[in-house]
Amino acid sequence: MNLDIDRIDRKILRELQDDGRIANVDLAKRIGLSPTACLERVKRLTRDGYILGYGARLNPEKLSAGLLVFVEVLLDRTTPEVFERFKLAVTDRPEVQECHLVAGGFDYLVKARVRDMKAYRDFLAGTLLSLPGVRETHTYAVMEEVKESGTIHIPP
Amino acid sequence: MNLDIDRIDRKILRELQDDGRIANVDLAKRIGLSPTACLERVKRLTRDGYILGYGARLNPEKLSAGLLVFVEVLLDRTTPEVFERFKLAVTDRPEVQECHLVAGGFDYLVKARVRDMKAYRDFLAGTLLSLPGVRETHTYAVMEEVKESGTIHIPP
DNA sequence: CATATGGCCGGATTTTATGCGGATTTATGT
DNA sequence: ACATAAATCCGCATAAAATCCGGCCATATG
Repeated sequence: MNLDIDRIDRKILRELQDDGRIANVDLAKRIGLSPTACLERVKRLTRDGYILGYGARLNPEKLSAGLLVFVEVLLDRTTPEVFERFKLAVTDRPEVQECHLVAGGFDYLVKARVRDMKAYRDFLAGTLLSLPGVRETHTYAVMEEVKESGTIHIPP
Repeated sequence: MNLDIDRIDRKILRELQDDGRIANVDLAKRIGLSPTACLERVKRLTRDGYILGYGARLNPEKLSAGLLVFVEVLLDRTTPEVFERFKLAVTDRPEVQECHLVAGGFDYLVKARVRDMKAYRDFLAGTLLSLPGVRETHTYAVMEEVKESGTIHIPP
């Protein structure tokens, strides 16, 4: 499956996932290659879709997004339009970080970051509950973020 | 609250969150500042803890992590050691991307990426269920990732 | 009013990215 | 096995970017 990339490629991906702004010279030094060869590999990994992009990791606490909540949403299984409508609404709400269609007891699992409980109430009432077809929601406020790596494990 | 950063700082943060590898020269051009002044601000934002780091966004599908699952975990409320043990175990399992202590019907919400259902069964039985004090788990496999931005909204 | 402070700019210097040619290895087909 | 093609590597040269430094201007401060 992913055997078109070798041990060196995986090392590059691990390094870049950990520090996306590392200079190519330093990256090359770490993995034991010349800068040219290293850059060549990074370009190939990008072209082949292994690397999707780069981003800064920001501090939610300092940016008025200190409250993390998960919301389970159950829809009325009436029309596909209800699902479509929900997806669209959730997509352009900036406080929604993730939204997944899941198999199991409910339909959608939403992960959102808001300023505080008041902001969450506004989000719940103003966005989620005002959508047509939303039958039921369960909210889980996060008390402690035990782990938030977001990294994908790359076997050696 | 966060009014020690101005409109320009927020613009910088937005840009860097979207493209963490943008050259400082280009970033400066976008926000309408000289490269020197721009770099100064980025350094300050980093020093003051707004920017925590940088990372490459990798493609899970191509890296043997195509199955995303959420697991609700309910613990026996016996000892703090049980909680501590659970946190430690979850922290060093590489397939676990996130783990949150939540308020509500269960204790921990775990987000993990694994190769496939077989890998998930191994993870569930070999890691989660073999921990002491785990009373109950509910698994939700993700069928469709509607949104996975991971970005924090920064108001203008 | 004089001075200090902070933020910005432009130019000089160091560091990095990138393009190119050639050598070596690996894969492929006969 | 052999020849050819493709991939990968390196070192060097050049273009581009990061970083340092001095000076300018605005705002605050005594």
